[in-house]
Amino acid sequence: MSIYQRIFTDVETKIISGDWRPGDRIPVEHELAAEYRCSRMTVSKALSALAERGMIVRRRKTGSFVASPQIDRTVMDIQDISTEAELAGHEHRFEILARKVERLGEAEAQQLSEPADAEVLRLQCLHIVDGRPNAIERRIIMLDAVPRARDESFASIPPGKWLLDEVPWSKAKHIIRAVSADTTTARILQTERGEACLSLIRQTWQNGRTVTYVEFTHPGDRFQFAGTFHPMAN
Amino acid sequence: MSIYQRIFTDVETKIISGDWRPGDRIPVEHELAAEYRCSRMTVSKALSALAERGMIVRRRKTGSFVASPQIDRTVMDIQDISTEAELAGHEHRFEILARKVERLGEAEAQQLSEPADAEVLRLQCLHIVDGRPNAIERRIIMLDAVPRARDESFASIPPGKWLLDEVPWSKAKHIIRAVSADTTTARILQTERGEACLSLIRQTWQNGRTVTYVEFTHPGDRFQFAGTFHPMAN
DNA sequence: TATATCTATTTGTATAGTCAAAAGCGGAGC
DNA sequence: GCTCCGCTTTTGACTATACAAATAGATATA
Repeated sequence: MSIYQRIFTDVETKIISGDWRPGDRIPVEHELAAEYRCSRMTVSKALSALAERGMIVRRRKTGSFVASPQIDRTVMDIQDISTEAELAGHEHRFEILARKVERLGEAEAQQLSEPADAEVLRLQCLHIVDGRPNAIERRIIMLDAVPRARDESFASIPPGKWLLDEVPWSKAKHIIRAVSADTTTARILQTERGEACLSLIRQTWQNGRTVTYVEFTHPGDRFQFAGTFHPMAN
Repeated sequence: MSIYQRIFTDVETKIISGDWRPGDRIPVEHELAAEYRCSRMTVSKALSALAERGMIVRRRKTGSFVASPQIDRTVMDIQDISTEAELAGHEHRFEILARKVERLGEAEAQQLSEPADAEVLRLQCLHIVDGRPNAIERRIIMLDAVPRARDESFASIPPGKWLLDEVPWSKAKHIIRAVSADTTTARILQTERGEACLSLIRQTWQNGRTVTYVEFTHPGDRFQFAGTFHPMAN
């Protein structure tokens, strides 16, 4: 493994593991060069690559800092709903419909590849944009990965946003599907039973452990994902 | 603009414009270094960045080549269906349901931001995976951007694949929605009227001109988009 | 013929430096 | 107080060079 790659992955690991948090200053180039016994060019290459990936921000004279989690880097990088809603200039609020601490069932445990007796916080939450139901959020938070969730009521901060603060960087897997609204879903979303809904499932890991598993169900007539792509990205 | 950036964008432009096509060999580093009157390091940096973006492939001794259009770089980078199907080991075939040359209507022209009288090839196509209908493809190909489409029957090659050969690199905008199947759609997809369907709309440009606009409608119970993300990507 | 070896080419990584641009900081002068 | 000037730190871009690794193609050998 090259020095450049070692620096890259070391810094990346520190950020993803939460060791270095958004806003933290990371050592300046000559310090890392001394630490890794290499030239400044090599460090510079690693940090520039991290900057290009959006993990750090670099500023002359002041240094390099861990970036805030990326918003909207790709379409799939769908952020917490309230952030999205605010960005677009809409009024967003949410209601906690259910909140309980329990242990994972056998079927779910298998689905998440987590032990069956793992303690989790199960949340159900309704998001309302401009006065209309916009999404049901069904979420599982692994309490051994995020113990502080046990004492959080989520009365004033949506779970997605709260988790973004707690666990800013992570690895995620997404699935997008179209599903028909069942009776309960239709009632909550104030739509028809059988209405086409867009379902986004996201499982998030940190250090190989599941942090959270969430399914957003959006009424098909009120929501879509969109994005522009370009080979060059950015 | 730095030399590094100039090389990067110059090469990128040549690829996206179709000047250099997939498989083409691009000048070796010392040639570009001579052309741009810079050191090989600078060229190397630019080409490495392009390689990281997946636009070129670099091999020692043999040189650097324009890559094949990226498959599966992000979830949104959903490729031509037959390619996807083959990759997953499924049997794929397709039928052309309709094919006609006409001029864009007022409403559509506005939607595509193209002149209302533009000549287009309108296609409707059914994709069948493992014997079951998997998607309806409704496509518009701009004939002034891709004149050769006029003489192509698409009997043996699906339009998406054909376009990928014609116009390998492009800029694209995607929209994902959930929609209910209307009567026609349901009949073609052999599903129920009202069934939740996943709709993927993609508009593709090259050199600022629309190349194609396509909507894929998948039965919700037979299709999903999935992908893993990671701050580092790759 | 088949296989092993050599050679030339091209990319990959790294060094040790230079100069420049950005920007925070402190002090001089008003 | 405020503004301007210069100093310093840090990143950014670049050079010229070196050597290593991969490998296609030619050559030599069994």
